Amino acid sequence: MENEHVALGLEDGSIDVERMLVEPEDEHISMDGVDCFPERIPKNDMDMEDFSSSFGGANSCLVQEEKDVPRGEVLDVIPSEVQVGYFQLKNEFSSMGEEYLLGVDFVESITNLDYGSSECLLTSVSDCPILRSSADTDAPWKSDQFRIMEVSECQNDQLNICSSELSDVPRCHDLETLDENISLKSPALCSLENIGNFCDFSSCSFQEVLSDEMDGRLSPTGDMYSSLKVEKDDEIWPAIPDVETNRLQEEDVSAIIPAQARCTETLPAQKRSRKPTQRYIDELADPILRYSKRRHEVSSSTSKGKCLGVQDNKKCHTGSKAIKFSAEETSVIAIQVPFGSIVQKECPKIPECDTVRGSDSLNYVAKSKESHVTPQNKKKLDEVVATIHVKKRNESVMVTSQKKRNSFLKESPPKKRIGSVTSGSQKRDDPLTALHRKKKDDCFTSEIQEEASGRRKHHRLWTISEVRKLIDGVSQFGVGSWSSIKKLFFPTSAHRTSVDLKDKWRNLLKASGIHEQHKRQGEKKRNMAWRPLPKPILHRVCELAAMYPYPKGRKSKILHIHSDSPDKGADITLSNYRRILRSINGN
DNA sequence: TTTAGGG
DNA sequence: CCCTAAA
Repeated sequence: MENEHVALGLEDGSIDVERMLVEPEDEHISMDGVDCFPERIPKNDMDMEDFSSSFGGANSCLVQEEKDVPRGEVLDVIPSEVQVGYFQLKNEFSSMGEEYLLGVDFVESITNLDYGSSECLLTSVSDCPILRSSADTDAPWKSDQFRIMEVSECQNDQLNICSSELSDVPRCHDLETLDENISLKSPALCSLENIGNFCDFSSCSFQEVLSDEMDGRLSPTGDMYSSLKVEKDDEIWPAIPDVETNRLQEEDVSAIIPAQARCTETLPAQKRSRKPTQRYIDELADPILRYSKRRHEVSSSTSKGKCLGVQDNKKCHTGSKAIKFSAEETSVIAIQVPFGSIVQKECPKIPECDTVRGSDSLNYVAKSKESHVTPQNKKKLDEVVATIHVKKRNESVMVTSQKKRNSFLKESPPKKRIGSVTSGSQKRDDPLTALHRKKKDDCFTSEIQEEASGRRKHHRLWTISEVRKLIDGVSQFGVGSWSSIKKLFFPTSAHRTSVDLKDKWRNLLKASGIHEQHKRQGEKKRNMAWRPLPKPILHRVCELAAMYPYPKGRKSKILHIHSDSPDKGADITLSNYRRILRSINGN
């Protein structure tokens, strides 16, 4: 179990890196990684295969193809490829070593934090005899890695030279260059980097690292209670690759210290390339880690402690949200799809995850197109995720249900009303529009601005002018032709869809008391009391309602008007009567 | 895609 | 205002 997780994390990390190197232009690296994630066999030697293939300049396809190749064959293949492409791959080697080790780093951090097998992993990673002595008991894959590394080392001394040459300043330069390239070519990596807010590695001394490792060994069960430790672990992992690289030369504890020292030199590049991945891996493989990290973030940012309850959830959520927004919103676009999906995947287990995920998802959503979240989705999400009670629509966006997240991942849900309405309303501007605009158009600009923000449509009070326009539209087109009314009378209102018109008309009918009229006159008037609608409008509604019985039987006869008019005959003004006639004639 | 209707 | 079924 432990090894499986380890292998998964390692595998995924190495795959991403590998693909990135081979296909720098591919911006969907992480996505691919996630997609193939279940299909991949969590085999430990696969990492070496990837490494070897990349090392030899092989195509990334080899990762898939060589999946089942026996380890021995792989080992045989490695040296030849290495020798063939040695001169060309000098830089690649350093980079690949670097990137390849990222997977190891992931393993290290993950296991160290979660599964208590950190000793083994650390040993494999840092190759520290002291640590390894306590960890050699298990983790067969680890030994495999060692074997492979040794083979490559023995069969190609040039590698040692290369690594040693690169280990210092030149190497640092190479790494930085590589990092630059990666950053430029694959935004995904950048996003990964920026997603996680990591501590400054430069502030981490080797002593701290060692002490941390010791701590990890002392508490093998993984310290999920100490968020501080998590931070420290983050600091540790950048140093690993150097150790690994240098391990080729000497397997001695003394070698580690210089390696660590050099680590500080290569710090900038390493920090950039790794931190994101760390976060990514954390999200991917370790709910617990995220949990602890989150707690740390929340506590540190809000200084408010823990949020256990649902209601508290919201508070903390907002608190962390504010912080994270400022911190992360400036960052590069994240690898949105995998990140979101991964995050959500883990949530059911840990209630507090929701808080965490909420803030993250918020950023995620904010950065991504708004179209990703449709009203329908939002609502469903609210329903499905019972643990989170977020009333505000905007916030509910952040919560993605488990049901939906898969589809959320693959497709950008169709935007329904907002999009169509926006396009439809903004394009037309006919005489009628001008006429009505001249009439009394209020808060149009503000409305449009709000719409442009892409925020969810909130409840928007109907203004009197809007109601009048609606009535005019109904009088002209009759009841039911909401789309026509919308086009002609609300062309500039991005909100107020045809459905809205229909709903409003329905409400107007209720307000006008058309149906209650024959029931009880007193009730109608009582309702009228709290209705802000002007009397004339209500009258017009009544008239139109009489003219066009609500949904069905539209265009009822004039006879009805006359029959109904006696009831309120006194209220019908001449203009109204003319208007009614006009509408009738129009139809 | 629009409309009717329930929530 | 949202959602969905039906046309």
